[in-house]
Amino acid sequence: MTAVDRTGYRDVREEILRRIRVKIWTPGVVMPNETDLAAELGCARATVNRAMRELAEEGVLERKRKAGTRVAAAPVRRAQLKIPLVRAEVEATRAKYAYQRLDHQILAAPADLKRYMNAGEVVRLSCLHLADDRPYQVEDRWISLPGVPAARSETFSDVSPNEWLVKEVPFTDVEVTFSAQTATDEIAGLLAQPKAAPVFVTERATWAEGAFITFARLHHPQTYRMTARY
Amino acid sequence: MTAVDRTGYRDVREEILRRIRVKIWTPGVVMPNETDLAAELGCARATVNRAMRELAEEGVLERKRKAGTRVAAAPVRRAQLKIPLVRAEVEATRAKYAYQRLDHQILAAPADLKRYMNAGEVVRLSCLHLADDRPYQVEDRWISLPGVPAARSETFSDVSPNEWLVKEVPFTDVEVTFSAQTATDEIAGLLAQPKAAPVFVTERATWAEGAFITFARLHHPQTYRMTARY
DNA sequence: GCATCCTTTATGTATAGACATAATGATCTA
DNA sequence: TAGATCATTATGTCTATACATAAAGGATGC
Repeated sequence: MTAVDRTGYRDVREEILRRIRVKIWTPGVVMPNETDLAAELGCARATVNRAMRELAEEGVLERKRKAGTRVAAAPVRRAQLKIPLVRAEVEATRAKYAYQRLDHQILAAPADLKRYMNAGEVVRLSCLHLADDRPYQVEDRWISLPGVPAARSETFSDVSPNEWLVKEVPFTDVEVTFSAQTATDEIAGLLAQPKAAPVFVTERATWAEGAFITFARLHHPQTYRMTARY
Repeated sequence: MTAVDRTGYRDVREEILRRIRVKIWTPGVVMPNETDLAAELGCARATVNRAMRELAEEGVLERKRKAGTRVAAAPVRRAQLKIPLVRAEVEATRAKYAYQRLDHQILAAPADLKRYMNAGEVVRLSCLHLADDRPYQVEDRWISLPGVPAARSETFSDVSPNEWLVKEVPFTDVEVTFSAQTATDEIAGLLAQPKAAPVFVTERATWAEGAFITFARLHHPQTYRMTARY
């Protein structure tokens, strides 16, 4: 028996990584082209192509037409960051999820959102997410009414804007930034943290088809951790 | 003329996203299979496959053999997070990069690293990265000597461990976690921040071929931001 | 020396066809 | 009825081939 397994793109991928680790191919140096490597490894060019393409997406290789493929010299590693729904995030820890709407009004877009939207009204929301009845995250949110007209008639008293938006305006473009900040007294109170505690702040702006949808500022207690496994 | 462009995988991708936004396909619902969609859009199955595969990797679709493809019901969006070298990060802002080694010793692996390595010695490093002569990041690092024997004879007085490791042990597996913490007096001093200032802390553990390589704890002033664009 | 054009090359993508594989759902059996 | 078995189905992958396209590098002309 001992059926010899075909060399698949995963094998090619591993072989490439191996050769980099063993320093057969070193950072900055051009490696063989797809056709030659395919011949050497005994597979089709498409197979090598897929392996190389994925490694390039991850920042391991740098590819340029005609110039060839080389091991990234100043590697910018790329890791996938998972952005789950708050509810799912909480429930993944076997905790009971709960939601409270704190504030809800409709007003003109504030000045600091002008960077994202030109004009118009917004729904301004403030809410609290809880895990096992303990504060988990404070969410400050602005929803563009020109972008999401349906938000005007929604009260958000039971469903969090997070979840409502996912159903109403799914799969938008997202820009996320993270920072560490000192909690304001209000935030510290809501999160049941001491005054001036450090908070982990996530800011998320989203668009759909180029139209601005929403901006959210999420405050976590300082112990919040997020993991990206490469 | 008006040569009709072929429908490529990007077109298919866009068309799928469009149909989701227009709610032709809604979260949780099964969409047509690759063969049918290819026929409808006038392209090969492989083309549809690539589009769907990428969308699944990004968390937009959920695919299962035989069960088919559906729009993700509880979407876990995935964004790419770029992890550049500190030097590159600083120089990208047109600032002058500088590096200072603060501490350097060889000792037995501390207890809190037992989670990553079983035993053996480590190189313990503490260093400061500067942008335009202003403190930019404090790096605390432990390098496993069993994993990286060459680290024993390196002084790290000129080259940061960050850069040295990239050349010495390229393309390892990485696990990253982020958190917001209160600066210790020492860290605050090094970063020229007030006492108990919030700091953005990145912790990175890396392996190569299953062997533990290094653990790093990076402290940024609270204003540090990192962006992930979807 | 310098700009322009052209050739060559490596990657980028599309295609049809084939087979592999996971998982469903129906069918059979104790 | 519960459990084992099996055909079916949709995705997963590989192949060979073809053509598109970016870009390096040489050739050409001034």
